[in-house]
Amino acid sequence: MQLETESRLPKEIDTAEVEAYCQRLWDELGIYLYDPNEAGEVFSIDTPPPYVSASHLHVGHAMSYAQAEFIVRYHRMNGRKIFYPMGFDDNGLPTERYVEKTFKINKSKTTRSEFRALCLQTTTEGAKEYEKLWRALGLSVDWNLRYSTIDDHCQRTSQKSFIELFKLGRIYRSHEPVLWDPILETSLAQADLETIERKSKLHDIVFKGVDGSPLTISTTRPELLPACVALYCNSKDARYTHLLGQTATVPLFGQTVPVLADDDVDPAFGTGLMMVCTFGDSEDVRRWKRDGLGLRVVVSNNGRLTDLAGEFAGMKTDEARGKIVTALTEAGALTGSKAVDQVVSVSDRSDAPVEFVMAPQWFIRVMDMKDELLERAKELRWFPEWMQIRLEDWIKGLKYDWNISRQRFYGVPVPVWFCAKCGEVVLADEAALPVDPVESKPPVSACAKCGSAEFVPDADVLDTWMTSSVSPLINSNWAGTPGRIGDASVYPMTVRVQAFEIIRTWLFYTVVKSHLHTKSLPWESVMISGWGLNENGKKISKRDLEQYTDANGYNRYDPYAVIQKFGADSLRYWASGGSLGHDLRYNEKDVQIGRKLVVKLWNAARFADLQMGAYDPVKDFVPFAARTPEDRWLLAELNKVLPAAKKAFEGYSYHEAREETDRFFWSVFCDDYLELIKDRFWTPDNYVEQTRASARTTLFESLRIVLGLYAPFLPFVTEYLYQQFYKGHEQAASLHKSAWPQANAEWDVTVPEMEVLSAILRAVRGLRTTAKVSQTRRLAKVTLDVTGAKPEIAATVERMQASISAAVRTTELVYGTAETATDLEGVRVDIVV
RNA sequence: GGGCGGUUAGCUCAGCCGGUUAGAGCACUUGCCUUACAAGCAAGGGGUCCGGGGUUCGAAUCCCUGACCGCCCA
Repeated sequence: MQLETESRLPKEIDTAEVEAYCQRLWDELGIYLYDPNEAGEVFSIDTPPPYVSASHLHVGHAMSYAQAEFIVRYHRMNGRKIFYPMGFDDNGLPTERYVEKTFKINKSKTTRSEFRALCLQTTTEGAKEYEKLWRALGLSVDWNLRYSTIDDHCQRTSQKSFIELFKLGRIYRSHEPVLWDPILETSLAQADLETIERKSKLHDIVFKGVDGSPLTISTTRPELLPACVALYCNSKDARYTHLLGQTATVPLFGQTVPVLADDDVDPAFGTGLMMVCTFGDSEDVRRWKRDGLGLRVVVSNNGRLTDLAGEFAGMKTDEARGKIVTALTEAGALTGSKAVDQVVSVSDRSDAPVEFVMAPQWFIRVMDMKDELLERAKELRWFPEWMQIRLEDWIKGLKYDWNISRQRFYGVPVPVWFCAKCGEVVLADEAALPVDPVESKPPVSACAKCGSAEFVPDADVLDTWMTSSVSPLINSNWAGTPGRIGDASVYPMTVRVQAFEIIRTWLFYTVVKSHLHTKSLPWESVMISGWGLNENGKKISKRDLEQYTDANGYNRYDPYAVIQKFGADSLRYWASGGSLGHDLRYNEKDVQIGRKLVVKLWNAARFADLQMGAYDPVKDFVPFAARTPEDRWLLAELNKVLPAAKKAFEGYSYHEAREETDRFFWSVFCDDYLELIKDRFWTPDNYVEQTRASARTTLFESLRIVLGLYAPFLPFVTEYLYQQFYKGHEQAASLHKSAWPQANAEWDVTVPEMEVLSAILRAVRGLRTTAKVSQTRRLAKVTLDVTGAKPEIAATVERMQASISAAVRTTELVYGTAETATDLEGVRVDIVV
């Protein structure tokens, strides 16, 4: 028997080289490409389209994309046909600003189609950066399935959705007070709002009754006095009921307004008397509509006051507020001001407090579908389950239909013209999509209603979510764009992966769209990830990314830099440490732990290789029943890990699967098993060849399974080792296309001998430590004392004598009197160094 | 004010549909250069499972209640 001294693996792993090797291999084999003709059930992933600029990506993004990808890899190994696209969001405001800045252009001097071309160009460049990063991270995306939310296919899908919903009567046009962003000068949907808390002042302002008596109201928005159209009190509030039917005069501005009753007015708030303006908040809108109040528009689209505000006209609302308070004080109409904590709705894009403005808009009617949508929310499988309630709460709290028009320049155009004479709507021809009505003519030459030949285009664009919400339809080519990969077989998609903060937007709107267009859910399941947090427990931000670059240009939050320093597998390993849906704190130290595992795996494989030599799994195979107790025990242990890992993955609990694998690999496989078999190779004269063959067979089998178990988490190092040691013996060209390791019924055994062996080994290891002797040094003598043990234990000890002797590494093993207790009752042990 | 999540070792986190003595990694202590790996191995110390009450033979786990942190919504 000749011992191998050279491994096929270098002594130290070079992760950069391993990664480059694997990338090359995966590209050559095309293993991540979707093949519609391949056998197997489709597994399709609807993953978030990031914005064009990759510079904002941090390790938190890497975390959530990696977590989703663990699941994808697991299913790929289970024979699922993976459809894994990556989209880019180059629609909407962030892109508009980014492109304006990048090209230093002014959108007023360009057309939408020219602007769009620039965006697509920018996206193509940005996509390269993303691709570089995501590939470096090992994401198994099929880059041929790329889409950009402003490309022709996506525009077509988005506009087709509009036309279809219009024809279904789901879309209507309405001229009503809408949520308005006075900085961006566009309307908003409810989902575009954030709420913030701020310090404000509640002012007591004196109106005059018909008899000249003072009527005091409380308001935080005195600048809306010129827009005041009524006063309200509670109909049961005896202080004011006598005023009902009378009028009051507004201070400074002088208009007279009616005094009305509404039981929703809280008599305990302020003075119990309140003013209604057009429009201060949604309650004002409600009363205005219900009671047919007058309209006094005082806040214009750009947030400045109109002429109705008299001397305050042209001022911004917050400036006017101060000036009007001063004027009220001078006029003696202000009787008090107190500080209050106020909750304000602001636009999530500009942080501007929202106003209500009268503007014609397109809406998708959703308020009548709440119950159906709640049913859909329940139908969907949520991982983790408790995230479902976030969607339910959002649906229950909906106040308005979905406003889908935006008064912005850039985006998907509304595919509509209006008759210049009668206002009749002319839809674009579906076959002609995508269209920009501003740059093209309507499909009819005369208005069907009035015969006029003059049309005006709708100059608005669609809400960016109008497009994002059809991502599953984009992927499944619902719009029938020729040449696109992906069809109805990938829809409904298997899983949507996303973070929790866009449940109310991306997730909600997508459910709405699929419910309306295909009368189904857009996906079977949804997997919601948490955030990556920085060392202080705050969400990792762009600022972290900018601030913490060291003198060498290294930034610990930059995923690409981290990958280069520690390896992609190491970063992925960190990402696998958080449980689904929960935030995970990032420490570079935790990435180093991943690195340790990668190195350990490499070394264990090297060791196995040294012992296996030219092992041939066919010729040198030893049947399970003929193997040593150590070997059978190892596989029996592995047989417990396999179903546990499978079950965990099926429930999207990648973290649990990884922990099971860690426990097995590190403490069972490395610390115990590899140590136990060394003696067979080190002192070959003490063993028959069969025991070494048994160990080789077991090593070969178990290491292969370990590679499979770790493959979703550590795709690079596992693939490399697979190629080195297993490729020659298996069909699969890549570990990642090989079958997920299955439990083996034959291995389902208990090995009582091993309980005895490990108890004695543990005790001897302890004695070595106490005696300050290395674990490998051969002891002169080990004494076993089984006088107090049960007969069957004593018999097992005797039967295992040779194994024990080898495991504890002693020259002589004798029975006698010993002092040190083991975990086995009545079995004692002592050593002589 | 409402909803959801969290609070477990010095740190980062598992465990939570009740059931051995509450776990892992890092950090710490002691020992060991050992023919895969010292980025390793062996042995060890460290816990009021946020507080209070309840259900139960039995609670980190279930129920009630309070505190604090985070996110979302009024």
